[in-house]
Amino acid sequence: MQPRPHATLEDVARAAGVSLATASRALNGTAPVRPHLRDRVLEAAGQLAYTPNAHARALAGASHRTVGVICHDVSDPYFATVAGGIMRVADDNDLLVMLASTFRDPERELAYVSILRAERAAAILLIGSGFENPDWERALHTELEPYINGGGRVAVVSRHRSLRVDAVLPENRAGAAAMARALLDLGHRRFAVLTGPRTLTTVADRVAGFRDELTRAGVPLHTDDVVEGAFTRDGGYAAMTDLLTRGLDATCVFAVTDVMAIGALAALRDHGLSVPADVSVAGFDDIPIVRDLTPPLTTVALPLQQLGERAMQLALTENPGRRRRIHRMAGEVVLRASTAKVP
Amino acid sequence: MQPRPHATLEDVARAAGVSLATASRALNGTAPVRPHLRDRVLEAAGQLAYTPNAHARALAGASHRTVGVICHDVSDPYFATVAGGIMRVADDNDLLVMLASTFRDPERELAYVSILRAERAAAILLIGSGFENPDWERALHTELEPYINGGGRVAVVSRHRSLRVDAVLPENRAGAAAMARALLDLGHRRFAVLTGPRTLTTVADRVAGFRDELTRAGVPLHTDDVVEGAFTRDGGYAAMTDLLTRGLDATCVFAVTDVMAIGALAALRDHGLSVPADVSVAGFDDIPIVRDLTPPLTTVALPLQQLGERAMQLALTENPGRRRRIHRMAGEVVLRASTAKVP
DNA sequence: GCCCCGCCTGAATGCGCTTTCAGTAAGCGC
DNA sequence: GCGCTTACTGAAAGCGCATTCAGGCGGGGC
Repeated sequence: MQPRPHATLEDVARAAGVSLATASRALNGTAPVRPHLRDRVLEAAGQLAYTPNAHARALAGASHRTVGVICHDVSDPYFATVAGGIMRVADDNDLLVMLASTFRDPERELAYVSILRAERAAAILLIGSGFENPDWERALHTELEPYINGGGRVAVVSRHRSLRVDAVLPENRAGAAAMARALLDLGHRRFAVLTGPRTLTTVADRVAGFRDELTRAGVPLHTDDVVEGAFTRDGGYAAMTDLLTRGLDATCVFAVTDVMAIGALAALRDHGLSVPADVSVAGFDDIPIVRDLTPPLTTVALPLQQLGERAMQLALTENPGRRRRIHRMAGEVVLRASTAKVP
Repeated sequence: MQPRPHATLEDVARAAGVSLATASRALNGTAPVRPHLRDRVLEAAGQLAYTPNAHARALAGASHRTVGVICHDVSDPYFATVAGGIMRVADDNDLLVMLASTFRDPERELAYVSILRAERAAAILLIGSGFENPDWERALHTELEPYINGGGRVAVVSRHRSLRVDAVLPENRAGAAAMARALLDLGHRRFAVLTGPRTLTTVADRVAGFRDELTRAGVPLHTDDVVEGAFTRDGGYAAMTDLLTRGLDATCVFAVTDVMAIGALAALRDHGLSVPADVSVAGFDDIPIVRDLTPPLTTVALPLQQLGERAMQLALTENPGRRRRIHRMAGEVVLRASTAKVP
């Protein structure tokens, strides 16, 4: 058999001996078609393995059942879990979800938004902090604006600055403050903080919340005690190692992210320190895996799944006035075995 | 400002005072355009926040720079890591990657393939075992066939039965056998196996490889010692718990997947058993996190990233004869602290 | 000075589909 | 039996873009 390209609606119509219009209607059920004709069309379509060309269809006005989710890195459990929530709701609404990773490259983010927009996806969801550079955010905005005006839905999760769209925001600042309080209550007075890139608003908020609470308690946090690393397990490992080689004098390490905390735990173990006997470690997010670590990680539990669900719901809900709807979600400190009282 | 739909090429052309054709050429650089005209077009495009309509463009013949990756669950580190490899190579080739999770639902898989096909994606990659039901596989095949004939590229990772497309296959059987040998060498003679759904070829192969090697060594593996659970952390936890409540008499537990092994580790801990002092535990895949567990997990290390890279390369490489190209990749036993010698 | 050639530009065509719009045949009331 | 409604069906018009085909214009060769 000759390799032949996709069958078109015209092929189907011809095979069934009807017009294009009738074939289209029979296939989509958009208008009544006499049964025997409809059967012939369906039969022919099956025979030819016909799949409508989504491009032609979209071009002709039909709307898409696809929503695009753009995040920094799908393999990061934080994003994966949020995405899970999105998918749950999307599924209930008979929507298909496609994920993309930007690896924190603004250009790539723009590229994905652009193709999603070009494909006229039903909705575009952005997860994760935006970029410091106002130019990028502006570019993103101009990309999104016509999309929204054209009927596209947009929502973001934990990204606030500059984008005027519906948002679900975890209360990073309050969560970090609560964690600080909990750690103070355990008797800790000397802290170290492992952060990701400061340019990410999420990071900035968490550090600020943590620092503010310490300040309020009269406990200092020197700049030397705040180490920046990549927003990954290895970043946490490197930052912790850095701290250790410089001589760690803290009794407690707060990582702004569970993923980084995992790296920190590994670094401490490799240095022969035991947690929490020698040092306490706390994280943020409560990604699923941290319960299975030894010791299980103390962290600020964010309802990650719900973050995604809410965002999807927001995007799906009609918003006639186009007012910006913001949904804040609190985190909760969960004390586990990685932190202990200071004797 | 009136909410107005997307600007079209015609709008740009009019604003720039040139013809459609010229605007198109200026924007795409497909043909020389006099500098001052080109500048006017670019200027107008910027002004109007013009984004070409991907559908119209694709319909008019331009090919897409998108590849679709379909797997069981993106939040599973196995798939996430393979996907990472795919993205690396895709990026080198200036391709954008979109991920989708089927959650092991054949219908959903079909739906994703269908929209990817409809969107005329440059390539479709399937990661993970297929389904037992030959009807589904056949349906998938009829969906894929015209796509391939129409110039689409398809490759699969660790999925072999029935799909006649390029494939990258980890040597599950040999890997499991090697693991059995290693565990036998440690002196173990009584084993338990935690498996996922047997209908998945990956699972079947790993169990078979493990069993064969034991048989060869004259060590029995009773059906009672093989417990099936969901292919997740919780599935591993449940299966292990089941085993424990029934009275575990094995000295070593082999989980067909690291993810399940993590669950098993948790169940053992919750039962007050210590690893490897009381029981040894081994997994399969070597997903990144297992190095950070306590104890670090003994496992069969698969080059997960490379699995993805190879698949993407395969899909990208011309294949004039349309012969099925199969690339097998071996795993390697990595002994870590979760397994110990039997005294 | 004329012709030919090359370089750009614009008009027009078609990609595959949905959707009017107009038309035909059947069905109904009288 | 005629006119009118009802119920489908088919022809045709785009959707937004890339691209082919014909020019138009200027420059170089003779």
